[in-house]
Amino acid sequence: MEACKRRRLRRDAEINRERIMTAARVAFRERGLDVPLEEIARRAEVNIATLYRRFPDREALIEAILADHMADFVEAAEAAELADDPWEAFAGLVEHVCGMQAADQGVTEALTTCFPTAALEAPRARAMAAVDRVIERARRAGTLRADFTGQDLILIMMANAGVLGSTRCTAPQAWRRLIGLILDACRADRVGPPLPPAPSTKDLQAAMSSARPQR
Amino acid sequence: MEACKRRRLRRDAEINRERIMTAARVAFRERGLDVPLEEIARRAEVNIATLYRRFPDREALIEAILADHMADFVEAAEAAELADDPWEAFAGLVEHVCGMQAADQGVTEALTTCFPTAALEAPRARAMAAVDRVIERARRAGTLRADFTGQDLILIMMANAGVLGSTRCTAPQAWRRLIGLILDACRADRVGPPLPPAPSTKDLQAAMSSARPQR
DNA sequence: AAATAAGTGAAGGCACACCTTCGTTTGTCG
DNA sequence: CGACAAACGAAGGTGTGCCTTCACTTATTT
Repeated sequence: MEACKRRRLRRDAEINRERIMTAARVAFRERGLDVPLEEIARRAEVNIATLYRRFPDREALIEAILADHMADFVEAAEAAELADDPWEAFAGLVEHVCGMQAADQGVTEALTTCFPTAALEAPRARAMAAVDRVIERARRAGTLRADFTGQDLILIMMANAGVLGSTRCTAPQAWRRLIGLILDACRADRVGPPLPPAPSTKDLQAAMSSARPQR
Repeated sequence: MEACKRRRLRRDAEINRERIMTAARVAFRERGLDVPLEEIARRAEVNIATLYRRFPDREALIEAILADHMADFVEAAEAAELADDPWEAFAGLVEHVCGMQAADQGVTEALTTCFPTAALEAPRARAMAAVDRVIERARRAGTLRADFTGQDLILIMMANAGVLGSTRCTAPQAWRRLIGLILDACRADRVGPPLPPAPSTKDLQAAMSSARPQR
């Protein structure tokens, strides 16, 4: 019981923790993962030191907030496995994931960035495994082009991030146009000349692990 | 003669100006348009004050360096107008422009950003006018899908920027895969369900004019 | 060769973001 | 209720990038 009590935060601390989490969710959504921590503290109406005490560094806060979003990704990918039509499952998943990016700048960055923490990478791996199965099913059904791979979805997310980076505020539907075009190219019955090879998983992993892009 | 002499820089100043330009070209290519000016000065082996005297602010230096790249863009677009095959002209142009982005991080940003200076915007407008003609020709020839517009090329450049932002260093060929996929979707004989509408030119203009993305 | 206009770079001021320290306040438990 | 562990927040130190100032140097002109 004592150990249990000592594990719990004091009531005021718990309240502040919630305020910080809420503010961080909004700030990451609106400004991306690089938003100054002082801005989050300000939005939470909490002193910066309080934030640092609760979350020792940015990574810790990112991890706390993004865990939910990663869970959404897993859920979407595993739900797609259950959809009836293999093509609809695939196309719907692509649209859903890109929609998650459109709705949240932090998620946009998170989906194309690797983190040094298993709390985020384990769900990502689980989601990508489901994605691979969705892709495989649609390929076997003959509706998805045979040369499409899981890496291609990552490329699509990176491309979507690029469009959103420029258009999120001023043309918030523009990403749908790009994704519509890309999905059109994914249909097996529309395959033209052979594509350049997909990057290796290793290279893509490295791409996602290096310092956050552009930022 | 005096006026002319007074227009010219002193010899040492001219040399330093060249050093700065050369260093800036490399730095913008490798690190993007946001590279610290002090880093450019360091690379040029020149004091930061010397750089500031020659180029009063970052915009001035960007303008000086990017003018050449914008000229390349114009040249490529106008050359495409002369190519024999309308589809090859279009596809070749897309690949060329995206290749320019792949080769230079500063160009990647420049092609999806508006600048407040006519020295860069006039060539961009001229290039885009040629692009529109290339698109129109390929559409009329029946090889490019009828709903493709000039705005779509901008979306493609933004998408390419997103992929390059993550993969430039570790998977430098990845962009070819994305562009191959997208070009596949551009063929008229592969049109599937109707695309979501393209963003208006006005909205895209606004998107390109707002603060540089991510960065 | 002297005069002078132009150029140079060391040093510093400003703004911002990160993160820590430390004296004060406040829940919580006996 | 009183004591103490925990939490709070004001203030400050560090690092970095922007841009300017000013005392000194150097190319050019006559």
